[in-house]
Amino acid sequence: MMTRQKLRSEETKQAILSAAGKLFADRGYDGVAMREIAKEAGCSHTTIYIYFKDKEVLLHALSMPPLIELKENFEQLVTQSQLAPETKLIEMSMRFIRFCLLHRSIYSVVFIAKGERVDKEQQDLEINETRVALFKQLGQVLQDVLPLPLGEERLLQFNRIYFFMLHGIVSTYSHTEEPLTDIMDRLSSTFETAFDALLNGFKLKMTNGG
Amino acid sequence: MMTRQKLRSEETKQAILSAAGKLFADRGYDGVAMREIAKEAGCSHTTIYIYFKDKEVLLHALSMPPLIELKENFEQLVTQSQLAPETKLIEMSMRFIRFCLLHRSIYSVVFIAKGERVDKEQQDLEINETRVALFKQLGQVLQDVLPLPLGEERLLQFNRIYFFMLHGIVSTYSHTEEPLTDIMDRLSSTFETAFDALLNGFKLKMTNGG
Amino acid sequence: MMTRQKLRSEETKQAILSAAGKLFADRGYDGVAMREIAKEAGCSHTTIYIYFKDKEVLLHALSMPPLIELKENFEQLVTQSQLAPETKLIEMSMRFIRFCLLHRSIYSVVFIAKGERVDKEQQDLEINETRVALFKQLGQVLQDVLPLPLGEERLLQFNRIYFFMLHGIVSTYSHTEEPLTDIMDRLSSTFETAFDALLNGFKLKMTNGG
Amino acid sequence: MMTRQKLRSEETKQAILSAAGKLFADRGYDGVAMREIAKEAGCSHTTIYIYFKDKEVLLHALSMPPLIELKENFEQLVTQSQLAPETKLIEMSMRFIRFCLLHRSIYSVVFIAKGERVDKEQQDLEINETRVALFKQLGQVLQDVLPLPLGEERLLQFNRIYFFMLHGIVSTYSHTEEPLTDIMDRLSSTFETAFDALLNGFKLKMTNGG
DNA sequence: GATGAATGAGCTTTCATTCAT
DNA sequence: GATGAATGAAAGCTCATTCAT
Repeated sequence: MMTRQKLRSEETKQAILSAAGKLFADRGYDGVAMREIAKEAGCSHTTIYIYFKDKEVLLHALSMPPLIELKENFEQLVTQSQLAPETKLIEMSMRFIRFCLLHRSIYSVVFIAKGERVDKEQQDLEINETRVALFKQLGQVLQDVLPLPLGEERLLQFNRIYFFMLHGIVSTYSHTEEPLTDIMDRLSSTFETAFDALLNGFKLKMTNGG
Repeated sequence: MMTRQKLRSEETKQAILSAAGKLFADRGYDGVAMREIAKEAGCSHTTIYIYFKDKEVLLHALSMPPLIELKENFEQLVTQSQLAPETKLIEMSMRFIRFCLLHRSIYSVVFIAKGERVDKEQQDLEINETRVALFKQLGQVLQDVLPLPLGEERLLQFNRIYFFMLHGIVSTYSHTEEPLTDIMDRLSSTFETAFDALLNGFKLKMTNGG
Repeated sequence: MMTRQKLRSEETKQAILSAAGKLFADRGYDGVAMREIAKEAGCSHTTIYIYFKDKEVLLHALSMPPLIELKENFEQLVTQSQLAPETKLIEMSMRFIRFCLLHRSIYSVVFIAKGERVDKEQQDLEINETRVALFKQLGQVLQDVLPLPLGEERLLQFNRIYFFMLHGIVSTYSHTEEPLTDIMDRLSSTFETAFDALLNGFKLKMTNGG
Repeated sequence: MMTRQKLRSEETKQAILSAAGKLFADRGYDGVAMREIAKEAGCSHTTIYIYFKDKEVLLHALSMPPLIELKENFEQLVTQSQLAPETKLIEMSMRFIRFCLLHRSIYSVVFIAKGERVDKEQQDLEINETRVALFKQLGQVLQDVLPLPLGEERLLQFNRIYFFMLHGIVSTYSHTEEPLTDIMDRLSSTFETAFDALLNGFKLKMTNGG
């Protein structure tokens, strides 16, 4: 049973997370002050420190759950063997895009300003592991689409290029005010075309080159 | 005729621009203090305010010349009719990448800018014009590569996708500490492969779809 | 008769006092947060405020019992007529030192206090009375050692000087991390030598001067 | 020639040093906020950071000059061979006391809260060196008074005890509001008596023990 | 009696910017 | 034109304390 206190506490915590998510997404991690988050969340800035040890922990708490969800989401898709690899890959790509645009603050911090500090190990480790896992999942399916031996130079190259496309799409729209649904409505077919064209280009190279 | 004073003054201004360019590129716009710029430029930090109204104006002043240079660079290339359009396009793309990674602070401001402020109109206008011109030049050459009627839906799509790739590459490496030359040595062939694969993918779609 | 509630309540209070005593001794009054005391005491930090109006009152409550104990300890010693006065005095001095180093936070507040606040009268009065009593006891035994008429100028001087030595010893070691027992093992003979030399010096002066 | 600007700057710096000295002495290093120092000095708290990198550097700047002066003062005295060692020692002790009571903030920080941090090497090294030098000078003269072989256990003990007395006197009066001159007028003869009695006590022990 | 939630005041420090010379 | 002096605003964070349950 949830006491009324616990409930209120949880509400505050969620309010903080929600406020931080919104503000980080809009103006970036460094561009947002704790006091602003507090104001947006409707509490004092000291209250934030009750729930999160410091600003970085707040970001971490904000990032982990969606990241894990995405990872599990990916896993589910990967193991669905009745789908064609290409269909899987594009579906995963679309979900990745949707995720990054939905959680813009996470995107900028987790996928862009990656791995610098060595100190905050425990935390960054957790995040980093998840990020690596995500990319590995994508890479694996890409390999299914392009039948090249693992470790082959060209596979690595195609992998990189594929991620350029992903990053390019996300970074192009991660600063827009336009709501996610509008973007997806307008552009999801463009995104699919992008991946499709790219994969066809890869295949052509494999045919010619092999 | 330049008086000696004016000359010396111009020198100071250039020293400031040069210092700011170097520091912004290394540590980002927000990561550099005016005092540091001044020290690197060999003048007092108050002197900067004689030449530039504030920090943002300094950044914009810093951005214009390279942008214009790139534009002229592009123009030169475009008008060289003896080159195959595809060669032109890829060369322009590589120069664009090199430019963005060389002037990382400019990149983030010029190509990522959310375009909100209403006050700084005059400046942003100038920059914006140049940016639009650059993209137009790229788009034009893309059209030469892909013979589709202007305004055709697929052309617009391919254009967008091509820019995704450009942004993806640049944004992937714009936060690295690795020097530009190292990046280019390691990856320029990957970048070329990316553009080539993409263009081939486009062409395939045109053949199949038409 | 104590109800069970009162008993439990008293336990909590003692836990707080014990925790505070330990922490204050280790890291000083200002170096310890109320939350830490609470954690060490196994209760909520708000609970502390039920028993003690504020942090300062806690410190004072912490100080009284040991002070009174020391006073009674002194009384016991003073009335043991079979001991030589000099033996008594040195024994009392050693106990005083041991006390101050054991209760370092008390020492700094009780014996170093500037005596300014007017509000906290009631409390400081209590403490002050005890402190005065302690010094009086020491002074009395010193007088037994040095047979000088009460109120004699030299007696007052010797008294002061003797306290300088006491303070000097305590203040030298009151900021060390070294455990009390180690200090006493290493240095108690030095402390005794100090008092002995000083008393002999006093006696010499009395002989020469009288 | 001093420009008016430089003069004004020096005034501000001195005002800050003076304010910090006063406040540190009254309420201790940790008990004083930068804003308070600024207010006392009649400037903004940010101005302090122009002259002193941080709070600790301010303390350092505050401490070094008087410490060095005292050291030189001691050196002068030590090399005056026409004075009896005992006279020298007592004179040095009196100067040490006067110094500590004049610069109470220095006393509490330099002679009490000694050597913990290992990081701020450069600075603390300088201070520490001077402190050690001071104590060495005092110890040397004490050895001249008490002809014992260097390294002899009793010499070390006497040395320690002598410093207890010094610390005791200083710490007893370092928290008083009473002006230095009043203290010295009232008590300098008591202080001299203290040292004299102690030295006689030492000599007595040497005679008896040897 | 006891507690979790919450807060305001305050800390050191940094920075872009202005003022007087 | 150029500079050193100086500042207000703001940052992340801690703490003793109060309120509602």
